[in-house]
Amino acid sequence: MTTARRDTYTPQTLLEVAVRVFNERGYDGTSMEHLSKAAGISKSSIYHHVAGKEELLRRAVSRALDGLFAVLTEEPARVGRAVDRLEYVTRRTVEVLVAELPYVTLLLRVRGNTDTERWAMERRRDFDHQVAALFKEAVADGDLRSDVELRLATRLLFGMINSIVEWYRPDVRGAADGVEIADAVVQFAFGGLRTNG
Amino acid sequence: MTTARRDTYTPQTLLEVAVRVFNERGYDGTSMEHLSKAAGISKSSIYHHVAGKEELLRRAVSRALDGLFAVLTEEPARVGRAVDRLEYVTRRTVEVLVAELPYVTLLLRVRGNTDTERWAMERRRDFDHQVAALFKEAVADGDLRSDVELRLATRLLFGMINSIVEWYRPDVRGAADGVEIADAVVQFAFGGLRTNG
DNA sequence: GTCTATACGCCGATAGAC
DNA sequence: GTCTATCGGCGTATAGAC
Repeated sequence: MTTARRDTYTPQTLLEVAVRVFNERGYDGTSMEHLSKAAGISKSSIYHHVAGKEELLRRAVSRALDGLFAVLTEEPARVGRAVDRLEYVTRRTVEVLVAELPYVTLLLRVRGNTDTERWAMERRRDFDHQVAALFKEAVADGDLRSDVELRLATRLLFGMINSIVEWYRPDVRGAADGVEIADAVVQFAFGGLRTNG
Repeated sequence: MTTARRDTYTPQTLLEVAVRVFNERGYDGTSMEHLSKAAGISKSSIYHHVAGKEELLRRAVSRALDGLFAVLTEEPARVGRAVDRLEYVTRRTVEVLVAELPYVTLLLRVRGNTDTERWAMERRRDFDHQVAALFKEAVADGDLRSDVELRLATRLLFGMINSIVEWYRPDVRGAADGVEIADAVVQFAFGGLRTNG
């Protein structure tokens, strides 16, 4: 758990340590003492950099949300056939998730016990709704099967994407990178598992 | 948060209350005081029924694990073509997840901070490995596409299934039941989202 | 920017009365 | 089977020296 400490910390470098511990132990399961040990400085020194534990959470989930929302503003997410835009957003969401793994992991695990957590959940729901709208358009275009109920399919797609944080570990030798994972997700989600379509 | 209290509690009826609160607040975010308020009895009365907070967790995740492992012993999970067995296990896993929703939800969220949590994670991994073996067989039979890497596809399938606990609420009017959700999962996973196979 | 020392409350758990 | 009262510890956070 203890880490070789740095000469000095900044809010950002401290955040990296904190997010790692939050993800290992859960936010509620992490005490300032845990963070102190992991950073190699005393509890009170942490308060020199941030106002408290909840500010670390807020900084972390903000970073995750900024990354996700940025995808929706990218050009291929805004123009073209809905099914293609959906496929693009699916792919890029996976890539952002992998690139910002610890931050997105934390975002996906907040339970709503504090104001910060409730705010994060609300922004996340907003993101989901925007992608769900895209999904609906693609079904209306006749490009996605309509025998699976719309909301259900949207949720299963997100469930598949979000579950990546539960097992993806970039440090494992030979691990796939974000683009490879994104390819697999798109093939699975849009093409299905079975051979011969 | 407070509930109309019962005349007397048993470990099982107390467990129902506790699991609900654990899922709302997270296990680490739930204090004995929270449980006491939710059950409508004092903290010390809880200790009359169970040894402590961790026993409640152990009882809950045990129930979830028993339900999941039972699927693997059912006849259609043991005989026949691997792809059909996999589809059956997929369907039944979803049904068990929905039938035992609060218990499975809790199981899927444990982080490994206590002995009980680590034990639960180990048994869950064992279940996953048994399904992964089935997946491998089906690919070897040529019934599942092999361009998506085996472990990756297994994880995405589980991710999709397990994500159901994040949104499924049986109390919502007109909500799908376990069989309908299972149908959708099987169609999505094996057939994909896109039209024309 | 970091430390030691400490405030003060909530934590899980227990004692013992009814 | 439930209660009130309480224990010892750990929680977040602060004061003030270096």
